[in-house]
This record gives sequence, C-alpha cells and structure tokens, in this order.
Amino acid sequence: GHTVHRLARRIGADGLGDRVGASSPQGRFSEGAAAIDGAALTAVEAAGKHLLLELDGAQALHVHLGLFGRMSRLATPPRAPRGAVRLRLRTRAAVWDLRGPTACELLDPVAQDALLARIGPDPLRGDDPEPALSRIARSGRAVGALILDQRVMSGVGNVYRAEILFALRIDPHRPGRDLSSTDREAMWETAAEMLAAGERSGRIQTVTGVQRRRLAVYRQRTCLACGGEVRREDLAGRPLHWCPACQR
DNA sequence: GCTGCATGATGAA
DNA sequence: TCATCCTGCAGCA
Repeated sequence: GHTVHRLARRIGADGLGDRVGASSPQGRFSEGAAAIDGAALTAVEAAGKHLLLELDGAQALHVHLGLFGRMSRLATPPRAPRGAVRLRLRTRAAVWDLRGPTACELLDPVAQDALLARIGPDPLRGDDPEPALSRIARSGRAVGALILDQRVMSGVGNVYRAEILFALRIDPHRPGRDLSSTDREAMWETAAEMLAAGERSGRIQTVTGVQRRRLAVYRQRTCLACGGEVRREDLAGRPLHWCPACQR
C-alpha cells in the first residue's frame, strides 16, 4: 500500500494533465497500451494496493504490483527497455517502466466501481475505519488473517502485518472479536502511521535508533524487545513472524 | 543453467 | 488449501 500511494504521488507529479505515451516493449499489453497512447492523464489514485490512472477519453489503467511487480522511474531520455517491461509510460517529465505486475489492465467505470467496492477501507487514504473495525469485532478469524485480508482493510501487507501486531504486542492468533475496542482502533492508527512513514521514505522501517536493524520481528531471528526467538509459521497462507513471549 | 525465494491475489477443488 | 501466474536475483553446479 505504501508503495502504491508513493507511486501515485510521484506519477501524478510527473505527468498529471500531460498526454502520455504508452507502449508495451514486452508485448503482453500491446493492445491496452495502444488504447491509452496519447490520452491525457486526468487523475491518479491509489486505493489499498491498487493504482488507478484515469485517462481522458479512454478506460482507466489499473495496476496491481503483486509480489514481484515494480515500477521504476527513468529520467528522459530513457535507456532502451531491458528485461520484461510490460508497460512503458512516458510523460513530459519522465518515463515509468512497469514489470511483473499481477494486474495491468484497462477498466471501464463499472469495473472500477466493482474493484473499489470489494476492498476495505485504506488507512493511508484517510478512509473511515468503522467498516473494518466492526468486521474485526464480529469475526472469529485470527487477527493476523483479518489484517491481511484486503476485503477487511486494504493496504497492509505481510511485513506490516508482523510489525503492526508486534508494536501493539498482540498475539496474531487471537480472534478479532476477542480484541478490545482500544486494540482495534490502535491497529488502524498504527497501520496508518507505519504506512505513512513507508510512503514518505520509500522503504519499510518500523524501528529507529538501532544499528543495522529496520524491523522488529519480520524475518528477524530474535525479538527486538526481549531478545527471544522469533517464531515463523504460516498464517493465512503467508509466513508470519511474531514473538510468543511479547505477543500474548 | 538450474533451484529457490520474495513486501500478492485468484480460481478451482 | 492448493496450484498458478507474474519477474529478478542469489546461490549453487
């Protein structure tokens, strides 16, 4: 989520109002690129992990980076594309190359609405947290699964899941409905703060002042707080990292 | 040149 | 829950 919001801001700064050039050097998005080539970029929006570029007179471009996707900015004139560049987008100020996305597609307004309707509120967008918090409050699922479920709330990924729950000393296995309302609200606030810091810096760093350490538990061997062994196990199909001593 | 791995999501079973 | 898709890189032979 923080990556996508940062991209939205930077791409908007580069090209809002410009007619964009679009091509698919790799060839897998040739038709879509042709359809938006020359259209004016009228809006750039981030919602959860989804990036939406509104193009005047064409359908909106929807990008989801997924696990491997990257968008990189090249100063003009750019070098020739290297590797599998799904989409090259040119604005007056810069060129953006997209590789490895889970989604790179054109959406009509109905499909856009459907997309936005199926994801939960996004802490980085300043959405109303209530729908997410009330779902968590009613759910018997583990909070470590709920916070990662983009239908419940959107934007939190696997690193932030581990770091948010550790920061609040919450055991990821606790059912959502067993959390206090204070804990639920703190989850939202902590997500908003951590994601905002990530958006500003362009990297995930949740601890400061400790040499050679950016994260408290995610992919760490020992817990930042107690020095005990960090446990790794799958929860909701993703590797969860947590400290059983600190998170009870 | 192979294998495994990574901050994700989907559709079938 | 599982297989599958997307890409680049490190570590190995």
